[in-house]
Amino acid sequence: MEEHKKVITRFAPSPTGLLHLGAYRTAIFAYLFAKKHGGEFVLRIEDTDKERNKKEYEDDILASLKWMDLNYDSFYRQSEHVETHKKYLEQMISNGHAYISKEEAKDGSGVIKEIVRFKNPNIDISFEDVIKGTVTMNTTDLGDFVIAKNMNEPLFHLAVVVDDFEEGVTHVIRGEDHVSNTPRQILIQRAIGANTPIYAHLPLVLGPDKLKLSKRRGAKALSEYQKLGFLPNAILNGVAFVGWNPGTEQEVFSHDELIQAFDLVRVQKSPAVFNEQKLEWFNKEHIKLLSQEEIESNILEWLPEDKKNTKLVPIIFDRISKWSDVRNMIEIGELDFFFELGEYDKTGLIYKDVSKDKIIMNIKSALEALEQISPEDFNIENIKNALMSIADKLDSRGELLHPIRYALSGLAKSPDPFIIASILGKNETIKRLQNAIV
RNA sequence: GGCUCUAUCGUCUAACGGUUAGGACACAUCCUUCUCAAGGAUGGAAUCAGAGUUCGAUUCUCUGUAGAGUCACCA
Repeated sequence: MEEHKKVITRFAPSPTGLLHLGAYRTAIFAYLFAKKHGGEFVLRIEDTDKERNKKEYEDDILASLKWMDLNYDSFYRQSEHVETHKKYLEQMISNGHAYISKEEAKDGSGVIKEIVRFKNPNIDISFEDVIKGTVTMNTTDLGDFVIAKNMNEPLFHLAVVVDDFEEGVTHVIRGEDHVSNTPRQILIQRAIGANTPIYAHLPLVLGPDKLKLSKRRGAKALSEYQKLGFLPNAILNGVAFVGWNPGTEQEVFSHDELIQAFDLVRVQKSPAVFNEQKLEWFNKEHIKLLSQEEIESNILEWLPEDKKNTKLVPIIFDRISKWSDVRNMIEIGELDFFFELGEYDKTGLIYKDVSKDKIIMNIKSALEALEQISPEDFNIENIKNALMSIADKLDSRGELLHPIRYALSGLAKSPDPFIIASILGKNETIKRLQNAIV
């Protein structure tokens, strides 16, 4: 019998700082829920606090949502609605739900101002929360709370209620830190004749200290993840999994799959500690979903001009979980030997307790075998065959493979000798091996 | 402190009142080509405590404990 209204959700951030993942998770859930039900997702910038608002923060929010491909169906700033807020304010004053109160300004300036207070009926308010169930609170403690600084400066509670009502918001999906605001807002709804939307208060996202995620305690702004070279789909996927799961064992989801699978009912009741390692895992999984061409072009893009070598891509791919790891590998010199091998400690050529003479002999036999391969056939396959046939005859493969790899890289830890040799090419490989035994 | 909420491996979580309490991340060990990485296999690791209801409780109820959120002329 229930009339099926079109679902309308909203994300209502205030542009007073860079938003972290906790805030964006709210946006993601509101977006997924709306899309899942073929509804609309509204972006409303809550900029009624003139003192703290900054345009740059609004720009950041817009850019981040765009980056994640969270498209909103409508957008506006709360400040553009003051006339509407004023209309309801006047209505509430005239019908006795609110009143103007002359009070000394709280800033200590001694100025007498005319603020608007809500006439609190001091009653119990209950509301049904999709996630938390029935929540009941008594509003007496709230007193006659302030709803506007003056007729032209509405405050949060009034503005939220009026705007949600005017936009026909059906589901208010927001952080749990708003539960205690809800009774106040329901009171205002009743006073202006608005119906109460369906509430879904999301459990908080916690930092490693198990406290509400905050920038002060090291939470990154979403734009930082973008700069670190995370994939937007991975962020979407990873963040959606904080406090929600599809009930199956599938964890890697595309944007559209997420919309299909999302359900407010499966949102967790308890807060969740955000795990950045898992986010990196999600990112790697999403990188694996990319085409070879995309992976290659991204890695190349993060490589400095003089080191853009396509042959390095497979080696790098295995060793990164986000694009900025490419830059890190370069910065710590992990790939330097592919371009130039300087002086290195030759005692490192020795494998376990094998004698130096034996090591030199092994390198020489490797040299002979590699000389047989023509430069154009100098690929991983052939190099491996040549080297392994020698190595297998030895007491242990390491006494050949280790010195070869070390002679090519100058490092105790590196990719295997076959791939290094194939990347270096025949000439350079022979050169380095000869250099190792002089 | 008042009010509100929450409680399963280290972390994220699954489990019609009946499961050897499952999975993922992380960790450890082994394998895969000497090392590293990637991949594969294996392993350790949890129902906050105490009552009650029930043939049977992670699941329902109560109490306790612990933790979180919130108490503005911010949002």
